[in-house]
Amino acid sequence: MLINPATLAIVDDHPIVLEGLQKLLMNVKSIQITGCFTSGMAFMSFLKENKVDVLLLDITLPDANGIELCREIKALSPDTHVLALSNHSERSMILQMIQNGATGYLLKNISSEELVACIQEALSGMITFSKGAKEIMARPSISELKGIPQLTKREKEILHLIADGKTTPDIAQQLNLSPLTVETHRKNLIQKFQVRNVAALIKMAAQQGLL
Amino acid sequence: MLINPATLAIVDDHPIVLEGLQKLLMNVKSIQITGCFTSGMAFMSFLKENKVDVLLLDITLPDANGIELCREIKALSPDTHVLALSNHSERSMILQMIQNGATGYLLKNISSEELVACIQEALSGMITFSKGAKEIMARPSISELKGIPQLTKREKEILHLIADGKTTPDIAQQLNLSPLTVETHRKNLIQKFQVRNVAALIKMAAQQGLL
DNA sequence: TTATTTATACCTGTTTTCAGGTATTTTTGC
DNA sequence: GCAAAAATACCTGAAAACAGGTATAAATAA
Repeated sequence: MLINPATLAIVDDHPIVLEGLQKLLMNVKSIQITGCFTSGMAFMSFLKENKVDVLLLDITLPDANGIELCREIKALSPDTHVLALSNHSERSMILQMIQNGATGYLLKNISSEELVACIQEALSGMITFSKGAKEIMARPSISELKGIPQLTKREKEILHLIADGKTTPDIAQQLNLSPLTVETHRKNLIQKFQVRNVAALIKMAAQQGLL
Repeated sequence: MLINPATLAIVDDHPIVLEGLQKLLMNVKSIQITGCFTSGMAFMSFLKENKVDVLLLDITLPDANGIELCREIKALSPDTHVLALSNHSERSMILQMIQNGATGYLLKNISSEELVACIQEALSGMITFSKGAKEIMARPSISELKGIPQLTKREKEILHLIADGKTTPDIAQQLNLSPLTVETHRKNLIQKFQVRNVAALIKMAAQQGLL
């Protein structure tokens, strides 16, 4: 028997979902629902005054994008565990949420028992996924992994320096090379990735985990 | 009783670890160890000829970086579940491995029961983490989340277009703006992120999940 | 050993970016 | 309604990037 039940809040723009979740969690002794909100802004105001242990966050909201909202929440209250609750089943979306501080990702087809289990796991300080989310995470799309150009050692080196904001003259000096050589490598990188300029180059490289 | 035990391979440059893991998994009926390797290259050759259901991959190898190796493995054999096995306990490292196709991440202090459980979970098509890894994943460093500049709607829009490889004239035309205006926004972006040029800008933005 | 890849270096001219400003008009928040 | 923030637009000159090549030495793989 817990003396202090964990505080839980819900953000979802569909009042029906809000109702349903409330009913579902009402009987769980270890959890106390302290707030339900239909907008990100409303919740943020609440969070400034109140402690929230777990937040169930629908990531498709009218007033804000869930990824950014999650980051703001964690920046304001690092101890609040944010569980994304969503229909989005793209792997990249789940990864982005985690990268932005979410403690877990739950697909909306989750069962009530699983929901409670995931909340408990989050409260115990662990990342958690619903079964469906776990399956999605285990299946990276082949296209994500393939189509990644083979880079030479030098090219990788230079790619990193470019990503750090170094200019061609900078890099040439640092590696004791002719600026013209660095230019050639840069050109080859742009060609290998089939992009127009460094901006797109760095985006691709970053998305493919090369940086 | 399974008719076809799952095939498992191990890559680790420390022979002692290799021995230990073998002994540990030898008695598990549902798993058959089909190969142990001390280099990434050796395993890749093996993988070209043999089916491997699960791979325990040490990500610090002499001949290759584990992140890239993982991607190559998944590109060659998408059905092989790669479980990273490592002492690295940085959240960003775990995220990178997952992004590059790993089915899970296990810290080397894992218990034998947990190891078997994680292998089983991977075999059933789900992402899996050791307890320690789950805890790390649940604790995003505050610095990761904070220090992210507040961008206006227009700035976000232009940031995305830059990341897509569009030049200032391109963007101006697309948004029906003066190129000079776009230049101003670009300048503000660079200033807000405190970087020198777009390359570094895009890297930061990508790392912070803004793209 | 030979063929291929990698790394090196050069050239020219154009386009784009960046640094350093200033300034006006809309929105938006209080 | 007013102040602040956001979006718009302009200017100049220097630096860097990009497109389009060519070419040679060194390392590596077959």
